[in-house]
Amino acid sequence: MKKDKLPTESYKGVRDFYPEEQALLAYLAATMRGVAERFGYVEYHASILEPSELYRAKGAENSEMVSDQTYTFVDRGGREVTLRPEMTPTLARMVAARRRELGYPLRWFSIPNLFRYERSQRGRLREHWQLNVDIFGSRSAYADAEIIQVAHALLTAFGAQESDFTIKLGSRNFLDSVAKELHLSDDDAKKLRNLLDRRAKISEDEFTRDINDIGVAIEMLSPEKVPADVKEVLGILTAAGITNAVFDPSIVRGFDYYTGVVFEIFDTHPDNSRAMLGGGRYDNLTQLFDEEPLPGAGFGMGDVTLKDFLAVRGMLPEYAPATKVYIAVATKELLPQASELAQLLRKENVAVAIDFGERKLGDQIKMAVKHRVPYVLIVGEDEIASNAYTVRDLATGEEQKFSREELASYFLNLT
RNA sequence: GUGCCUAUGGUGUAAUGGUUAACACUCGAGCUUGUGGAGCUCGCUAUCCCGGUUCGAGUCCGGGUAGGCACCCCA
Repeated sequence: MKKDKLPTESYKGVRDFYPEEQALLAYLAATMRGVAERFGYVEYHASILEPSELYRAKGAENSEMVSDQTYTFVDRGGREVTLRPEMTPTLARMVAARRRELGYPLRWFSIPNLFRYERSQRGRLREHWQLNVDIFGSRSAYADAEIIQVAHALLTAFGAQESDFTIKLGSRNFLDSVAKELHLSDDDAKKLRNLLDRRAKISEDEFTRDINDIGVAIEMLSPEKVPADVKEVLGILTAAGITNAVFDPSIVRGFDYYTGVVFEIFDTHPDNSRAMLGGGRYDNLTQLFDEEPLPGAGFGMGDVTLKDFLAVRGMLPEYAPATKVYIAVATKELLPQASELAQLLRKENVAVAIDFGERKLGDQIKMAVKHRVPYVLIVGEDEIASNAYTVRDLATGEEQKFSREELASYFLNLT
């Protein structure tokens, strides 16, 4: 890279989506949308810009997160603005704003891009896309279970088997009751959560020692003692035919707003043991905007971890452009006729690209191959004169002839 | 914020401190004036920056810069 040239790399920690990657992202989004809609969820959308106080207000300890780990700047009008680092506050804001007019249970989803300012590493970039699925206005355990069912159905829709992932459930409720029973300070309660969260990363000795320091007996957190709320949700999941869900006391989730059953889904592949998806119940998310708490539950799933999950299992689809036909012309002089033919096909909803005849026919076909367009339609003197156009299937090399009236239906009937 | 690793054509790699920095792919031209993936020929393009050691540095040292990974934190 020469120093005097403008570098072509993308900004640190963000990705360029070349057509292949964009097609993949579109596929992920389409599958997510399909599953969410099948469960009765409707899509919403919002700007990536939010006033910074939306994130500050969530709790004193998060103000550091806003200043250190978000893209925050002052706009020309002196307002402090943040590129959204997560969707939940935006969602809470939107729901709270129309709280009275919305019907419940409210089922919403969105696939936003989110930004965080921090050093990137494997699976964690500065911009990523994340499906958010949320249900508001119900305290039923069926709502908790439904959210998990959506997550389960999603992974299944991408081709995963139950043996590919494990759904681990925990309970904030249960943790809070332990803290209350032992009269733990808020600080210690938070420490306990943090410790549980890190349990898989530290040695058992270290865990035991630290948990004793806080004053919690390790037996209180046995996986055998399934809290009542978790048990109820597990029962519903089992009845729904989901067999890979278990209670795990170390599932706590990082954020303060969770209040009930929380869950994370883990890849069972030993090389990829990090959580790929998580969520849970939050019963007072809208309290910032409104006195009355509005119960809800939801989860988020990022595109990066999902891709890693699908990639190691060979479940990513092959790239195929939307373009179905590439029109090659024998000579430039035939462009008017070729162009007219392209228009005819487009009117019939066939995706057509046309070569402008600036190179040899062989090179035009090479270009179709390079762009992964499956069919070449050749326009030459003979074709026009006889109304029999050559269509070459680039996958098989076979050629067939069609009249201009037959072309559109031929392409449309291909699968 | 801390630590570790890396930096050579467009891409991926090679080069005991020693000639003109090599190879593959890509790209461009041609062999081939209406038929792709193969082959052959020719061509374009590189040692991140600044300094030091040395007769001599892509190679060793220092400092920058950039990137990756791990920790911290986790949305």
